[in-house]
Amino acid sequence: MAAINDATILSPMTLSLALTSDPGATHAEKLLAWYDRHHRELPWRTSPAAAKAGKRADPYHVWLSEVMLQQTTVQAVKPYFEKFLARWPKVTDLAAAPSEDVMAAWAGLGYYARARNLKKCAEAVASEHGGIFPDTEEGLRALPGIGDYTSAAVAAIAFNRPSAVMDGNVERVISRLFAIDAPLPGSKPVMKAKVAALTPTDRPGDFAQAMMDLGATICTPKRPACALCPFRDDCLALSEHDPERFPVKAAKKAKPVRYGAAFVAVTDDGEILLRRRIESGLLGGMTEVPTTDWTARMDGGTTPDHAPFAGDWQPSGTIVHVFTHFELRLSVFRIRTVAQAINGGWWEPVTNLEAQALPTVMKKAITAAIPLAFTKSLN
DNA sequence: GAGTCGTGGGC
DNA sequence: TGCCCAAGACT
Repeated sequence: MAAINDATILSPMTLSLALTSDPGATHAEKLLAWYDRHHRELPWRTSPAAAKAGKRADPYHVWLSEVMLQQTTVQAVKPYFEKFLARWPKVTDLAAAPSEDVMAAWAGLGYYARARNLKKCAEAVASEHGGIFPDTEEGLRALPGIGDYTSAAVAAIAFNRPSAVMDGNVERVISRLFAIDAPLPGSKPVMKAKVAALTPTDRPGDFAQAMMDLGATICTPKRPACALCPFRDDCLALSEHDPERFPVKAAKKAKPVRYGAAFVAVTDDGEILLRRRIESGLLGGMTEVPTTDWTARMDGGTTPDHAPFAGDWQPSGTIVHVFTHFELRLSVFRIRTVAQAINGGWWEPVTNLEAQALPTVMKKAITAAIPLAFTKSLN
């Protein structure tokens, strides 16, 4: 740094263009210069060069990606995003699709209320907005499944509105930059005001994506790469030599354990008994094998006494699945039977399980009883 | 404001 | 291994 500053042949203008740590530049200028060089390339994103030329990402693509990315990693989202876009190229296609198809396509991505609201939102855009997404934060915020973050993100990224976009990445960057000691989530309004003050009217969409890229690649939860950060000369947490101390968060509660049983019935024709869960609540609207209630105590619910029909149910092991707020231990039972009418259930060929809206916990239970259920060997 | 709501990966 | 975390929304 000293060697460059001492180089008299470089004019101040050249210096400001060459250095991301120009002390005279604003936070936004430093960050955008960094983003121009180090942005991630993602399927739903327009490059900063194209964005500067006036090209905007498709609002449908931005919205779809943002909903999928809620509490979900980029890596997990990529194949789902491509699959949805190939199958439903326009928001009106998604609006017209059967909800069972949408739920089945979402299976495995988690937080299934997102898929239910995704469908509702597509229908609202198609029927109430002529198939065109609202182009303001307020208009977007009124749609199902679009909250504070997503409305601001779509407004900024798709419509270049100067919205204050704050997700978990931005919270981490801001809390470190200003060394905010107050714990989340109570400190959110203070952080949001900081973001609003930093957000530029020029390139607000790139600024929002740059903040998130910075949090994802440099200002990481553990071992942040502060030497590479465009805010390294401004960061109060770094000046205190402990950036990992931020963001401060409220203590978490212990995760309780619940117990239950799952029943895998298969006919000689290779059909399995399935049910559809009620629309609301845990795994709402998704497909399942019959199970007991999931209770806090290990009691009668973990024996075949509560099977969907009487018979010679065989124990097939226990599977453990960890949800957000409890751990589930399911005793799995299997039986060979003849197809019979079951109230509220249906018999599905095991070879067609991949097309079902089966959440991961149900795939685990089925696999415990039928080890090859989800392999090509049965197809 | 505090609970509810999935899943897979990293360390 | 157990814990934390990931582009949060809804009630």
